[in-house]
Amino acid sequence: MRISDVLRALRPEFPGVSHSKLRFLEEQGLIEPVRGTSGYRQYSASDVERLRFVLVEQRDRYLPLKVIKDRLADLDAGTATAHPGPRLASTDESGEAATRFTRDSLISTTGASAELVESLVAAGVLKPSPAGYFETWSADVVVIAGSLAEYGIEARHLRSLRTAAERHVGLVHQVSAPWRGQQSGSSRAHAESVATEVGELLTRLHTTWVREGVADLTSS
Amino acid sequence: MRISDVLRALRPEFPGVSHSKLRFLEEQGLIEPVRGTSGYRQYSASDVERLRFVLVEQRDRYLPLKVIKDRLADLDAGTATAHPGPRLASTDESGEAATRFTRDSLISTTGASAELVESLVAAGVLKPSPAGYFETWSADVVVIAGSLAEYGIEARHLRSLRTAAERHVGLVHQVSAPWRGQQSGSSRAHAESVATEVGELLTRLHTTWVREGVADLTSS
DNA sequence: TTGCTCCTCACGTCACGTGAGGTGGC
DNA sequence: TTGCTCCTCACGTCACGTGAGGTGGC
Repeated sequence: MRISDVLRALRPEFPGVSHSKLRFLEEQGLIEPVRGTSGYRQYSASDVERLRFVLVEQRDRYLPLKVIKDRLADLDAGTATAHPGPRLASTDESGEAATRFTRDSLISTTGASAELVESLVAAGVLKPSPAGYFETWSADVVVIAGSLAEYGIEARHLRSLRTAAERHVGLVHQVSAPWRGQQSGSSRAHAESVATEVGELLTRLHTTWVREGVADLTSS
Repeated sequence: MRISDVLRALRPEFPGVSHSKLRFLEEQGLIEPVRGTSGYRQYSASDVERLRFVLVEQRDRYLPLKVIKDRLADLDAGTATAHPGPRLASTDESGEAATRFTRDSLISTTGASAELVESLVAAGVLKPSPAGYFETWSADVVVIAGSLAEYGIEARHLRSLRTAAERHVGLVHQVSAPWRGQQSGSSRAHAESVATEVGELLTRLHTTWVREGVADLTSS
């Protein structure tokens, strides 16, 4: 394939790709298409797969190119390791293990009111672990819920949103199940990447539909 | 408030803010905090509100700073105009009116199979207008659904996702209703920005929960 | 021969990050 | 007096975009 064919193939899924972007990724050592006698780049099917991988990591996980390059090198070396989850706001600076919160630390770091947190827990929207700790994500949930509260959306309204999200995770579970049971490390790693990818696709679909609906609301 | 107070206040909602970012936004003319006798920046409550606006536009709508600056100037001038919807992959280059697709143009631009499109329509997941046209968003939906199909997720599975999204739009409708009925132009503009903001908050909450669930899936 | 695609430099740009070196505040 | 916060340049960086000027392919 020549460069324009590659662009045509990737555009629907990645509208951001451009000639200069492909050239830049090559300059940075992320792909190495063969050159024909004319000097034209010749992309193989595996080059395109590689590009797809790079673009997904960029778009869905916000990884810088250097990190993606390292992950590619690992894949090439066959030492594919379970990769860390999507980077989130609340992972601490060191990038170490995820933080957990107590009820009080959750309140102090988010600046939310105790009542808000209580109501979220009461509505089953925020769930502490049996030991009473809140996971990393809880901070994001509390902050967003706080903003929604300013518009009059209360915890009980969020219950159905939570239920919907849980059903979507169930779908992800079904899809990745075949690999999950496996003993082999590579299969388990694959189950993980499938689950992450499918999860991201579902959230993007949901986001697209909500935006569509909101736009319809405001245009009529 | 001094600069560190501002950072503390914004961090939970916008973990990306930094001292240098605030300085940069000032240099670009997006904010103008007053200076104390010591030369220290003094941020007022309205400065912080302004910052929040900038950060939301950046994060949720991917607008470049220049455009945000223009929108701020409009707001300052009180000539707040109905702003265009979130920029999406499928808006055409000129940024003009949204494109519509026929069944065939939808298939050709997305590179999807006719069967996929048919099945999405049959499942009620993709809805053509009475006249038979597909809206801009349809292209995104088809591409994402195509990727999901590779993992064995079919149109009928997506039905519940669509229903959930519709319910969430309903919530947005409720919240923004009080302003919507108004005759006044400024009230209608306000209804629109409320609807957009609440919609984005809901999708972020959904995304957070799905990621949480997927991470739990793969960590156990 | 004529478009059309592709090529390589060089330079520009957008949104910041990173020190160096210095001053105000309690 | 001593940390601590804040200040201003100057320069670096990451991920590309944008021509200029030139060559290959059907």
